[in-house]
Amino acid sequence: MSSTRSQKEPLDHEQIVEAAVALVDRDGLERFSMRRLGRELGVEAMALYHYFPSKDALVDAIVQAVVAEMKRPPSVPDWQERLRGEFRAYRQVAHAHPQVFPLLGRRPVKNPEALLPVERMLAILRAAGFSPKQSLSAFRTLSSYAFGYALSEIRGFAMEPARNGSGDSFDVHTVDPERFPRMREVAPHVTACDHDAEFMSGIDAILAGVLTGLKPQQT
Amino acid sequence: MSSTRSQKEPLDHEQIVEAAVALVDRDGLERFSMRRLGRELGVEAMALYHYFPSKDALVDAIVQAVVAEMKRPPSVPDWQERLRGEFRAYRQVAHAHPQVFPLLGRRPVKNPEALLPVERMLAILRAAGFSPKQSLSAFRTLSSYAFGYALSEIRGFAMEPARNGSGDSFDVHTVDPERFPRMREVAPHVTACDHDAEFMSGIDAILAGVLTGLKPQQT
DNA sequence: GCTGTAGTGTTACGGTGTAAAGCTGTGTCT
DNA sequence: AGACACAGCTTTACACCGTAACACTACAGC
Repeated sequence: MSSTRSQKEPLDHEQIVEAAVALVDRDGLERFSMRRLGRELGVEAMALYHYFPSKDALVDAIVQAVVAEMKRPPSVPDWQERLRGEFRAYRQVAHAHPQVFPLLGRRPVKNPEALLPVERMLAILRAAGFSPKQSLSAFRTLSSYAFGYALSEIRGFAMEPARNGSGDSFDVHTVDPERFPRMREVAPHVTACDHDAEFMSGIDAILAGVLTGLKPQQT
Repeated sequence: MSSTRSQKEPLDHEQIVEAAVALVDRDGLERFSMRRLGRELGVEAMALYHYFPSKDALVDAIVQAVVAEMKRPPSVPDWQERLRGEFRAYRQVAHAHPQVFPLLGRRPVKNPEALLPVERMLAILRAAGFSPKQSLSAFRTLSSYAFGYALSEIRGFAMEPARNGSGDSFDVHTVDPERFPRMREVAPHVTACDHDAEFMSGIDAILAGVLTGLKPQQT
């Protein structure tokens, strides 16, 4: 676990970020602190300030590292399938690092490297016949959805039972049927839900909707 | 500002939460602490523990209060317009309390009151002819989008200039056009964007897409 | 009067980020 | 060889944090 670092080998940025990601993945963001990370690396907290000017900068680096993990999906001929691949990869990042992913909602991405997937998605949409303006709009709609869906999975969707076993929590199955008849009605489908499939058909639906909203277009 | 509370009138939950929301709205969640909230109320931090068992509970109450602010939109005849109204109201919450809203991504909603909008949306979809399962799926798709869009607005969309004037930030207009040709192409549309309109047409597109994915249906 | 309790204050503990300064070894320059 | 610089890390210190434990005050009901 907490490795007292082998003597005399100095740290470096990559090593620190790697350990930081692992620590956040393991213990959560709330428990992440400079002193704990230092302990993990066999070093005092202040040593880290030799490599990062502040905790904030280090957290930014964590986010960058996780975003950079997003795989480049294989380049299949069908553009819609290529787009699906991008969003599949995006959602996989959320699953790989559920403790880090919500930070994307608070840290604007400043590293151009992290925007390569954006460039790819725009290119796919442009090649499919969308205008620049339409591409941007479609991209924002799709990525808002993907971001929101992935976050909701991590936190738990509305009406889903809390994953941490806290007893005081809400349960669709026991809610007052007089006041919430529709929620009771959908309750069985809440728990039995294939999120993989639902996510992708959401992408498909949005794509279909965006396409019908356009001037007639060759696809 | 920081009112030394008029003597002898005890606090109560509502008063504390109100001040807490105001404080977070003003200074941000990071700067929110029990001691600061106490100061704001003319009281020592520990006094607050008479009303809330922990800071966590208080933050939960903040979230509940903000969610409860979501207005019930007017009940127009057209169901699609009614649904639009709900999501308009949802997004307005994000704009009213941008510092609180991101917490929705971390705190599962446990209060049934806060799920009234969910019940309403499900009812609208059911009345429009969706099956329970379809309603749930459509609801999740739409609300993931709305959540993600609102969050992205708060944080700043990809490629948008950072709102805090930090100089080290990324700018689409100066990015390498060799590596990011598509981003350069859409750059003018990034800054000139009516988010109100884009958000609503996203809702419309998703709704259209969801409808085409269904069996032929009377609407 | 006495007692209890609701509301608040005080003190204290272990944690946090980080500024400032000190130490220690490995160079490089003269 | 000696002087110096600097990288890498530790030590110390400060102000702040959440909150447990306890002390106080004022009013309620008897």
